[in-house]
Amino acid sequence: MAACEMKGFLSFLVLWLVSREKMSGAEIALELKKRKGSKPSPGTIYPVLKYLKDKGLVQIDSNKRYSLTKKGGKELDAHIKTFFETFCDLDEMKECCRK
Amino acid sequence: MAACEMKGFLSFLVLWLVSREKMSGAEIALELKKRKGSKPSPGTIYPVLKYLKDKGLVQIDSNKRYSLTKKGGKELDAHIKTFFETFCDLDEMKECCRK
DNA sequence: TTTCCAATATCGGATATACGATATATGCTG
DNA sequence: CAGCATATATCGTATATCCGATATTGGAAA
Repeated sequence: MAACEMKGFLSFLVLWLVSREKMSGAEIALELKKRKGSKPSPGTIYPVLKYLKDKGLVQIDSNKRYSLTKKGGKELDAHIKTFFETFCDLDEMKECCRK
Repeated sequence: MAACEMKGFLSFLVLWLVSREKMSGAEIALELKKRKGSKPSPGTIYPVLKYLKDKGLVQIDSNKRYSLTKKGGKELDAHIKTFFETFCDLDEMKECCRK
């Protein structure tokens, strides 16, 4: 238990990425690889996209590119707010990182 | 599945809090309540502390106050690094939050 | 010392999250 | 069109994460 793998932010990250520009599933996976180092498997990324779509947070166009819906925008805003409240001392954390 | 509850950063946060000052389990729980809004239950916080202690990342003094070990410091540094790489555009995110 | 309350600890189980394997669709190239 | 590679999708499962309920401990106050 409690292996400190820092799971749990995939949906949040996907919402964030898609809010910035339309992206396909493959593009999202690539961007996540850039950031986290490991590329999420298809079995990881597509279920998340389906979940977000079913929940009405993202929409998919004819080219299979995902973008944020209005509802998704509100949800993302709320998540970002929580995120920055939870990590309210990011500056200090970043400072610590440079040592 | 994939309910976007943003779980998974509890161990990380605990390491971070404890790295700044010695804290008891109760104090840690209180600080988490301040940040996240909800107070983690005893069944949440103490197993995490035990796990971190068993793994040699934190130590506990005679007053049951936790602090970071040397090993824990290295682990925390690595996590912080990963964290900032994953969320490499925090400025933009924060900006978005203010709108 | 005894009582009481809060902090600490532990256990079982519920849910979230992610992955591997596999199947299907899509589009490109010959 | 046929063949192939890649993207997409789905299913079952493994693990991480967390919580509720329930002990247990430890210290303060009567």
